[in-house]
Amino acid sequence: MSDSDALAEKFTQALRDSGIRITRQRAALVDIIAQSEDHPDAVELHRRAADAVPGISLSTVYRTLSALEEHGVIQRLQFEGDTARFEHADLDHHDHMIDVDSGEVVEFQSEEIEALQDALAASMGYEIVHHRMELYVRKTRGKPKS
Amino acid sequence: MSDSDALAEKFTQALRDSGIRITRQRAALVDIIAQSEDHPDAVELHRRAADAVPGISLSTVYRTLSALEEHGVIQRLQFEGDTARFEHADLDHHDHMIDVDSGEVVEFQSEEIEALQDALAASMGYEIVHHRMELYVRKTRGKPKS
DNA sequence: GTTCCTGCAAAGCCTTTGCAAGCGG
DNA sequence: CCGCTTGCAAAGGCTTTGCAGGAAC
Repeated sequence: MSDSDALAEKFTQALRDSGIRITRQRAALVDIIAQSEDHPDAVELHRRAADAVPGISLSTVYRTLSALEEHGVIQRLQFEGDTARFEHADLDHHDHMIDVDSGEVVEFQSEEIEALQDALAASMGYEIVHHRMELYVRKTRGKPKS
Repeated sequence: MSDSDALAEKFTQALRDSGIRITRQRAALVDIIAQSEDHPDAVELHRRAADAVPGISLSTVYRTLSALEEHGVIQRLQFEGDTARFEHADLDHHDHMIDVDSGEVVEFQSEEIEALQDALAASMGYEIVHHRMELYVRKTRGKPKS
């Protein structure tokens, strides 16, 4: 059993537990999302889902994505001038760097930054519900400082 | 001459210098944006502009906003599940906290965070072109740690 | 006078929704 | 079986665009 199978299983259980029906369409989408290592949009997910469930409609994809988001299975991403993209909600929070030349999306995390964000919000009388941080970047000419 | 007049003047000059025509519509929008302390969307700007230029069309507002953005006069903001909002591009960069209860938008800046972002990008072989950071927050129950 | 800009209306794009038939538990 | 889901088609909301008349320089 692969990691993504385990993940799909976990997601499915979470959905079942919250009382929503596991239809072929939803099962297929959960599988696809559990396997995805990229950040597909609704149309792309529809394309991928059509292999498992021929005839699946784009509306169903959208509706399922909303449901999955609501149940914490996926995260909706909204990069500049782009359609909504999705990624599964894995254990650890991360943010994104988008290569403005290639469109490539790289994930990163920084506990230091998160800590500063929390401190900053707290100093202004707020607590953070969630946040969004996107770095639009370009490859450096020279070699990366490794 | 108020600050916003000076700002409007500066913006207008920048536009003139880049060869675009200063029509009544554009002048009105530049003024309005220079005066704005909030983060209006296109419809709101249209509403405000209609006082100075009755009959101004929403298309013109959109077209002007695109032009202003292109010429660095304004910044386009895209908060979660909201239409595009705009603010004038003032001297210092800042980011936004959005109160999820009231919708209120608070600006903030943190050179510490920016420095960490730069360092992080650099360590991965990138340089930051621009970034976006939004903190979705809620007022703390107790008193803010001042 | 040119050329760019505007208003109008229509279209575009992504996403949501009403409805009747269909499937899941 | 009952009721949630689906597919289809249509609508929705925001934004962009084609076009012909009008304004800026």
